[in-house]
Amino acid sequence: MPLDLDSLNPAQREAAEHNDGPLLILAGAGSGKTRVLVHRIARLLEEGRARPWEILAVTFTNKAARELVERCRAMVGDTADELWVGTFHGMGARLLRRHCEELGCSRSFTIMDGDDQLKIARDVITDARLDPAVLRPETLRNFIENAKHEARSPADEEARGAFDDLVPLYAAYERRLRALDAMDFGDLITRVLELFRGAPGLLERYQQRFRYVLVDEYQDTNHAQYLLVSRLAGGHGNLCVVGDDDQSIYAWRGACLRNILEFERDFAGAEVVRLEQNYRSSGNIVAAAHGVIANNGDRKDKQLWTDATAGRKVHVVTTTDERDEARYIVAQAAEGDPGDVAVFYRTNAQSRAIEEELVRSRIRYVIVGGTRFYERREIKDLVAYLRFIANPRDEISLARVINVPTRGIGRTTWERLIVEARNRDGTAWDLLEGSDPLSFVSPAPRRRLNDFRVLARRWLAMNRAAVTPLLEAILEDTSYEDHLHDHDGEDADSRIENVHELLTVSQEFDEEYDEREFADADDNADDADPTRSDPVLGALATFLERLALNADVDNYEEQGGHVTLMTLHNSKGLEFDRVFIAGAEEGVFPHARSMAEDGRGLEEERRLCYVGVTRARRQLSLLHASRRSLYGTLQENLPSRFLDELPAAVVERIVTRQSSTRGGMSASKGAQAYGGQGYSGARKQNARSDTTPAGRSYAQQTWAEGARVVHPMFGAGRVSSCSGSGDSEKVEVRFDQVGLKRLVVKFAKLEAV
DNA sequence: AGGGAACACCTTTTT
DNA sequence: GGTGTTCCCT
Repeated sequence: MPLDLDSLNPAQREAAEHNDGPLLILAGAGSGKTRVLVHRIARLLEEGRARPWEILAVTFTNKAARELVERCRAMVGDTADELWVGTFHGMGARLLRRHCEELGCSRSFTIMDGDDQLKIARDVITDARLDPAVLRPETLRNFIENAKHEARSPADEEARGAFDDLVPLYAAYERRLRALDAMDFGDLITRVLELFRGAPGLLERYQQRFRYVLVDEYQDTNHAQYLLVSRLAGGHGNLCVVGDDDQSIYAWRGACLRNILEFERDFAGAEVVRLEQNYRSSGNIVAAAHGVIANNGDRKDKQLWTDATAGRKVHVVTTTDERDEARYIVAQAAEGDPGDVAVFYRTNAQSRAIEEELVRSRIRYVIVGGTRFYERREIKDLVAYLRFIANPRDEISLARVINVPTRGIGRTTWERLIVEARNRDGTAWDLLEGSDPLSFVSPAPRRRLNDFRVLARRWLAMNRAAVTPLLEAILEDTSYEDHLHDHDGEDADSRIENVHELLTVSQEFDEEYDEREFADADDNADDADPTRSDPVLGALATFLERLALNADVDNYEEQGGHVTLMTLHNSKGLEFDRVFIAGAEEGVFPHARSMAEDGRGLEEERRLCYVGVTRARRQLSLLHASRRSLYGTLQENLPSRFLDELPAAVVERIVTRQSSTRGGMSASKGAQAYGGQGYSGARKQNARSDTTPAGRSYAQQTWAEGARVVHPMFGAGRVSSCSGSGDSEKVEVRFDQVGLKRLVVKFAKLEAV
């Protein structure tokens, strides 16, 4: 697509033609803000106002960054690769690695995730001889995170005089991070601020270099990020921020709505452009979105509108329970192209019922977020090995792997090692790396520590130019797959599969990294400017950084034929032809925890609803169930108040009807049957084979060899053998997708086909 | 030192 | 309902 300002509407064009000075673009959902950003960047380049590396664009996700670069490339060609585009955290990490010597950390510092932070918080609490049951690690972590969102150091907190008991622990936590050569997420911003504070000359050079600064999703920036942007754009004031206060959904992560509401005050002479025309959704959907968000008080004055025709009405669907809800959604999804469909929910736990129904109906799906690949135990183990090798002072990772697989280094040995290390003012590896005789433990554990030391040295000496060989060495030296096999019985297969998946990821990375190094070589060679050249980071450190800063949405690509499932939070920035929002019930959405004292939590839930609604292009359904079992208890929830806020004129109400005698289902509107079949026979048998009050079953065998069955997770299969009866009845089923599984009938929700 | 069972806890959203 | 933690037994 060529640069063509005539293709923009007047407001879009005004924003794209803005040159110097602060600019606030209030961009409603679906109003073409990315188009505007891309046009503006392309124009600045084509008119020679900036060279690509003089433009800094900060996005909310890596995926958004990639898309921005892609679309710029379509207009200006490969020079787009020289733009600085990334997330706040990615930019922070890049700057910190560049200037680590000023900060007293190493270039290969570790990035700690939320879990790691919690472990460190816990250590700090116990080191202070406090009881983690009384002062919960979460409390300390949240305190520290909040402080960092606000860019407050322990000294600042002390000066404020708040939380006297937590401040020294915050200080101890900071010391600990330094000792481990580690940064947490907050540090990736606050330590850049620190860097600039300590080196005004350096800040000045970056101000000169980044002649134009752009920030997307500005409504979701926190105070520290605001400070960073203010510093960077401080000289020239060429700061363009894009945002929508109605889509601010991350207050709990420190996002500060104030940043966007007060932009004009913060940056004098700011021009403000409102993009209010929606190009995404049908008229009824836009009207629904407006009906909801108009109930919020604290917002900039603007109204989304559209030229589009009204389209279908917005469906509000009442179902009996969450399974009924799932059945309705899946039946609807199956009617068209499932690839056009997205299902959103408030909490990850809600995905389960929908997934089960999708599996049963053999509709493929992708799930964004939830229990992520990198949170699986086996993956965390292997990544911990890699992290330890990249930074042997990362004691959190060392603690995780030193006895996995079991190699006789138990709690006692580890604790002695730590005590001794602290006595000598170092970390565990500081003690192990030399030739210390380890006389603080008895001969047997000493030998085991020595064995580990030898193993670790071998890995540390390996070339870090590629990740895969390293991973393979670890797997081999530790017999890790055998360990999974012995230790995880039933789950071993899927865990081993995940290990192989990690190897695939590392292989892909290695190939790409190789090419990139090659491409970068001449770019950096002729440039002595420290604001331009990145230090060469080994493949390993780059790989780990990418894992740490990678969000699940970053990997999400539309897959033909697959229904997409995700939380409402993850849906921001995406769009789909047909959207289903499940669980529109008081207590679920809005979530019970958001409805505390002030109305601010509720207003954020409403914005979340607005985000979800505005993702839909053609069709939108909101569902609520009369009863729902959640967290193991049965709840009866009222329909969400947000449903009442939808303008009646755009809504069509649908109530599913469940025949109590046959278990067959239909919807009251137009008698659409949606999959009641296949749901009676087997299930009733199971119901009848219920246990007596004494807990003993009196049923005969439920299944016969050769029966075709469907399992909620494994899909379809055929019973190959049966044994036992009643509670202990077991079957072997050969599933079409996942092969042979042994199942206890009582627990495996098998159904006849 | 290691494994398993009982226990408690907690259930929002995630860079 | 699940997970993580602790404690107790071997």
